[in-house]
Amino acid sequence: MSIRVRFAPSPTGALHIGGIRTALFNYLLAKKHGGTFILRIEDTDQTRYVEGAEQYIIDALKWCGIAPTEGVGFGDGPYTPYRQSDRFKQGVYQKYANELMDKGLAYFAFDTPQQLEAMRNTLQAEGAKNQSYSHATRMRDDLGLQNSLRLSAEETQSRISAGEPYVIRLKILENQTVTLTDIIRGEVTFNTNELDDKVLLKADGMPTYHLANIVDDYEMKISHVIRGEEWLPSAGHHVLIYRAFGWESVMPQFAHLPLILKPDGKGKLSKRDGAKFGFPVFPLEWNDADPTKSFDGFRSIGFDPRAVVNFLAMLGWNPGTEQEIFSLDELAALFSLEKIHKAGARFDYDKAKWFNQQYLHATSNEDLAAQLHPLSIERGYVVAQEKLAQFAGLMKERVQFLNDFLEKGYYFFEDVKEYDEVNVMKRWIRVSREKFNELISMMQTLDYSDPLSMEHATKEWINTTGLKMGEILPILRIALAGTMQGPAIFDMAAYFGKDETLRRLKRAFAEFDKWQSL
RNA sequence: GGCCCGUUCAUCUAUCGGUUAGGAUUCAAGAUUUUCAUUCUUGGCAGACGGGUUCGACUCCCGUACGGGCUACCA
Repeated sequence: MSIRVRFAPSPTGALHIGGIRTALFNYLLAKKHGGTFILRIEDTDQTRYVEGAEQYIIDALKWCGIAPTEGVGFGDGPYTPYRQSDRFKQGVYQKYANELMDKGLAYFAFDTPQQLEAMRNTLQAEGAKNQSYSHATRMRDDLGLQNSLRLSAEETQSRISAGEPYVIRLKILENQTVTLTDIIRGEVTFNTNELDDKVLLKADGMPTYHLANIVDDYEMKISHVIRGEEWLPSAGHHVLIYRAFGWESVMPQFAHLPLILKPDGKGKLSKRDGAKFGFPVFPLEWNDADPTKSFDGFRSIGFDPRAVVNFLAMLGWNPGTEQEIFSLDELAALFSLEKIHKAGARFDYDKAKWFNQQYLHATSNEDLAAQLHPLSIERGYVVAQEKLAQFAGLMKERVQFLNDFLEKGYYFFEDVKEYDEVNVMKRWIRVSREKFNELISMMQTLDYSDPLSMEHATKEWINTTGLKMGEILPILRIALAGTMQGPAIFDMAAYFGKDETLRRLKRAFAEFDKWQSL
């Protein structure tokens, strides 16, 4: 059997990383077996549609390197179209809803939202275990539900002819056991008495998730439904719908993924948590017309997409070895649904940062330079690619994200903006200005192509002058970089070369003189 | 409330009845770096609880507790 999976998000806003992980696991299964991975857009709720969300989903999958083999934004396949609003226009869902009506497995319901509300209130007052539209309530005369099961055929027909809005509900049979085998959780059982008569077709004619999802999975010959655990409670309904259509023998296998939880342990990760916890929960940045609704993503923070994918893959899954760093290809080769965890996994930003660092360190200076190039242009720096690579080599162990390089290492490309006054003055007043002049003279004689020899020569000079290392070296560092932190002094000096190094020393020393005279 | 799912260090996890319960992140200490970071070494930290089954349970079963999800004409 060929593996055919799909990722089926709703374009209701930016897709958060939980969605990315679901897409990733789908991608991995398809890739492992040479199967097909489809992106299907489930846009049947017009009220929640968000402009740009669909493009965001497409861009996010591309950035993560987990592009579907076909689907919206990724090319046609044999079962196009892949957007449910387009399929709706072809009459797909109406056709199947009618089929269920003809079989007597679904019915019309005219109840208004107010009537449904009244029903729930009545049921609650009765102390009923649940307040749903179900086999237990749909026929009760005292509840007065307006459905075609209670109404006469003539009345039903005349209401429809009169244009009264209606929905189509699934007619669930009483007291049956529905069992499904979930690849991750094993057997999950429901009693139909607990299941409500789900709306299949809404008053606006659009299908709900329950109908559209199943019809499309069937038509697209999906072999595995890999989705979040939030769908497990309605999986019983889904089996019943497959059964109603007579498709149970070709029903896909289910795998309900554990949820990604908030870092503080209260519920599943939600879209608002990024702002709340101060780290991204989205793959990409989102630029809203309303700036207060805009936010950063892993990409804009400067994460390597490979690190994001690696991190996400380890949330709820692992191959059973102690290896932690995996390429996408390795992940696909090792992946199996059976090894996915049952329990939810807490989002751990520290671990995400650690993954990023691992990838950063493993990236060559040349590749980093290429990634840094556009950022350097943004800042107005004119730097040769090889200098950028040299810079990347000096900075990459001192930085967490791509964006940190030019932020923390700005002084490589422009003058120092601020010198660490406290650390300078502690030493500056202890050493005479003549010595610093001698230092400059001495440094004119150094070989700037060889940091090691510069270091030896400078230390030797310090020894012969009777000064302490701690009186000179920090001054040198701050003169070049402005701060106590940063790469080795003579690596920086070698990067700058003789002229620039001496220029910086003179500029800094002049500044330090001014402080002393104050 | 009802239904469904779950429960190994603070966090991500290994263990598929017999282990000194392993690794990683975080944290702490030390070494290196006369900065910072990296790296390395060391340390601390776990089987929710109560019953069974068994020669033997983290592992299987039941119960309790706790956590999570769902309970819309949203997905």
